[in-house]
Amino acid sequence: MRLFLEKGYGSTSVADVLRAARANSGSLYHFFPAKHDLLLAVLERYRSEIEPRLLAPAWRGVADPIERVFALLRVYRRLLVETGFFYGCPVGSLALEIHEPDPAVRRLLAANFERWAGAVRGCLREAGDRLPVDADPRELSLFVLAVMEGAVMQARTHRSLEAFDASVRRLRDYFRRLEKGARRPRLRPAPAAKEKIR
Amino acid sequence: MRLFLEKGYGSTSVADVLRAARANSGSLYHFFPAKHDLLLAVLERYRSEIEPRLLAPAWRGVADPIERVFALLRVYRRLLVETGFFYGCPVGSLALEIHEPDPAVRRLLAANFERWAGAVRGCLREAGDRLPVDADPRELSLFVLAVMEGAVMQARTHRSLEAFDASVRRLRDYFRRLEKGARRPRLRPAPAAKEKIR
DNA sequence: GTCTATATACGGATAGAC
DNA sequence: GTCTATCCGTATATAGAC
Repeated sequence: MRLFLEKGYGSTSVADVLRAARANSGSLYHFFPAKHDLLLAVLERYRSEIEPRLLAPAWRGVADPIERVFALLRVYRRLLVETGFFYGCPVGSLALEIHEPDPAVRRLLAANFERWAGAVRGCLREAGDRLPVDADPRELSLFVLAVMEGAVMQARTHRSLEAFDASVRRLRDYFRRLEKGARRPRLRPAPAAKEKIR
Repeated sequence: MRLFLEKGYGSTSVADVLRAARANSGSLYHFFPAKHDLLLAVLERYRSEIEPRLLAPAWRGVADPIERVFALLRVYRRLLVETGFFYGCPVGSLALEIHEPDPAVRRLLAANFERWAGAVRGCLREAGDRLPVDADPRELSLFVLAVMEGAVMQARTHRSLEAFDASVRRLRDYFRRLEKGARRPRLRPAPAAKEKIR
């Protein structure tokens, strides 16, 4: 997982994996008949770790569903900073690296995106009528994912947070405007949304 | 260029290039001492072609500056459809494929993003006070680029336009809300923006 | 500048003893 | 299941005649 994240799939040789895992050729090939199977296993694990290793820590102490969306984005920001813009979104990188139309790989990449966007969608549904009815949660969740991937891509390329922060700020602005335009659940003007986190 | 777009940099062998160009090893290496230099040349050409081969055709017959932003996105949509989700944004793909910290390559990738976002920024500036003053054109342009790249990534992965169209629709919604919130430049309500294209 | 032939290393994958 | 040794193709790059 670490090697594919750091160097990508194609540039990681099986020899690299053997060295990093301190395993021998025969052992590795006993469990993974081809390098390809290694990729499938990695993508499966990414998917299964979205919940416990990404969402759970990101949302610890963040109750507000819309804040959770931005707490998730903050994880990627921190990852970029902490690794000197070396790590980004592992799934996104692999998605653009793999050009072969291998159906099994594509399915797993799609499943990763689906789970990520599905989690965001859950937040948006939970936000209920703080968002206008025409702001379809499914559409919005795919939009949030697009912004995250594009923001990470730019950050890694420029080795700078500017584009990332700018994108998140504009997304935040969009959500603010959506909330303002939503039908009011209260009789009195809503109190300013809590935004202390961060 | 075509090979890097179709197969990526790493998976394209020099032999592939030789075959496609109907050239011989000696000839190619006479002009490009290493494969690496081929990548640099391709990235330079992408940058120089953004204006004449991407923006100019995209904006033919589209005068409204904000419509131009969406006309640009439509080019990527059409590219995805026409190639069966094979081609996306060549720069974005290379940006995520290349993990080496090669400064020359990174600079050129960044320059490509910069020119693209710069063009969008020009549109937004031209839109003047149809957008609110707090909608910084620089921030907005980086946001638009992020949305495009993330939308293309999802489209290619799912081999479907759903996420792409959803993202563009949400971006459109954002711009509508921005325009609504801007201070009105005219005394009478502005006539509906031209949107005949497409 | 272009041609053919080739150097040299490394890629994924396998053989077969233990 | 794990070990060492190795097969064989393909990779980038070069040599040297023309």
